[in-house]
Amino acid sequence: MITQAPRGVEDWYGERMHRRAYVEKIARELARTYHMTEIITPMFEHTVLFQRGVGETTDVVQKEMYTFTDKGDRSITLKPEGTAGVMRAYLEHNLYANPAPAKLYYVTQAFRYEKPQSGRLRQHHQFGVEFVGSKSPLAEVELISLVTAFISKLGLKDAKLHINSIGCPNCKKSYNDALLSYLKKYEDKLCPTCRERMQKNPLRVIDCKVPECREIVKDAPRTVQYLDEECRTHFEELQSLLTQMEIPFEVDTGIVRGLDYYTKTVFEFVNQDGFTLCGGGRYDGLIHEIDEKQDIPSVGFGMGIERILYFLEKEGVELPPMETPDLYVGILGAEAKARAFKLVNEIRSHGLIVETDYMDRSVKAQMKYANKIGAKKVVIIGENELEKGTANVKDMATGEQTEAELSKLPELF
RNA sequence: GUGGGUAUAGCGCAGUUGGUUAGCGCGCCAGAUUGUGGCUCUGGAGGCCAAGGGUUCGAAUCCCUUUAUCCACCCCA
Repeated sequence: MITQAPRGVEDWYGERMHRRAYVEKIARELARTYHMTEIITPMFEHTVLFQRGVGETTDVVQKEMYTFTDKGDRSITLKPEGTAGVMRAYLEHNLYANPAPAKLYYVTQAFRYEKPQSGRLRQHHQFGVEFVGSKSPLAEVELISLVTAFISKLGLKDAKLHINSIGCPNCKKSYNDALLSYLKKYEDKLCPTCRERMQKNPLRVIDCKVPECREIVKDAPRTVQYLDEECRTHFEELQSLLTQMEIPFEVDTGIVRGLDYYTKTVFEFVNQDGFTLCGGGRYDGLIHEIDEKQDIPSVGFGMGIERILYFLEKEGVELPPMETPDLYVGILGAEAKARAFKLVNEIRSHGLIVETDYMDRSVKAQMKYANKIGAKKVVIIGENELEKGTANVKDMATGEQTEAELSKLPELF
């Protein structure tokens, strides 16, 4: 039991760790060119932040949070997503006092108490961006183009952009009335959860997957039909910008998103299997929800790193392989140990990857080992080398050996 | 939270209607004369058969419980 990690969490090592680090590196490099800066917020926050920020009616808050009481009797929650904490930090440090907009990115773990399955864990990792302070659809365009660039830079093929607008609270009110009066006609045919949704959050009925519900929902009113002047213009402008920039997208009036804070634009990058690689949108009311003295618009997205890795693998995308040693220094005999190890460190100081023997193995075994770890070159240091002051450097790919002076060996690398 | 599958060596798998010391491939370690890898050959290490309980003369095999894991739904990344 103690050699087993808790359910739904995983260890990162070896090849997979290397691939994750690569994905994160690409994310950071890309964010840099968009003039975004990294923010790291704590792993846990006051529970109330997520209740207010993410929304009381959401599944995430209602049944998926890792919440506990600390020794100071505070209710603490491991962050289930990245946005709320960043917004809290933005307000706490008065980042709105800096020239707007604020463009922040994060790479973080997120914790949700869920039943694990493919593409779903209790601890997962997200790369996300919060773009705070702009109400222009250009902010959405910024995020969407970053994600598009990210996906193409990694070599993922099968990711499509879906966008929708769910309007502001103003539109939501009239829309909800229309939706409810439509749904009431079919209430007895809806699934139990949808009947419950009608009470709490009617919008969510729209993305129910139960066939009967889908049939009903097909002709239900859509949020886009009830947008007020401002929201409609915003959505049209966004589409026009994307079209002009030749970023392919599809308006999907069915996407709604599960977190309460969204207003106006919502978007997703999905693949054929219907997996969401990345979800985001606008949340103009979120900052006000966290601090009622403030009212600042923002947009953002979160992208699942595990899902990215999963689909990279599934699509057979090759990433740069792990690095192998530039040189293996073999050691033969007790007298050679210190001299050989000194050589190892000298060459390492030139920035090269150097490996050596710590197992007192035979020369043959050391050669085998050097071959297995993929060393590009091998040099053996033993009695003969110490005497003559020269050593043979063997190229493992060609098998060629070249003699060099021991003291000048570091300069060759 | 609901429903289904699986659990044998580091990894991938066999294991016949319950019957002696549980096998195979890969990997790992070592050797095939004296200080040089890849190929080949030989040998070796490594398993409380997920855990606990039961049935039986006898259980990896049958039953129960737990745990883990995978898949679908819900929801999400």
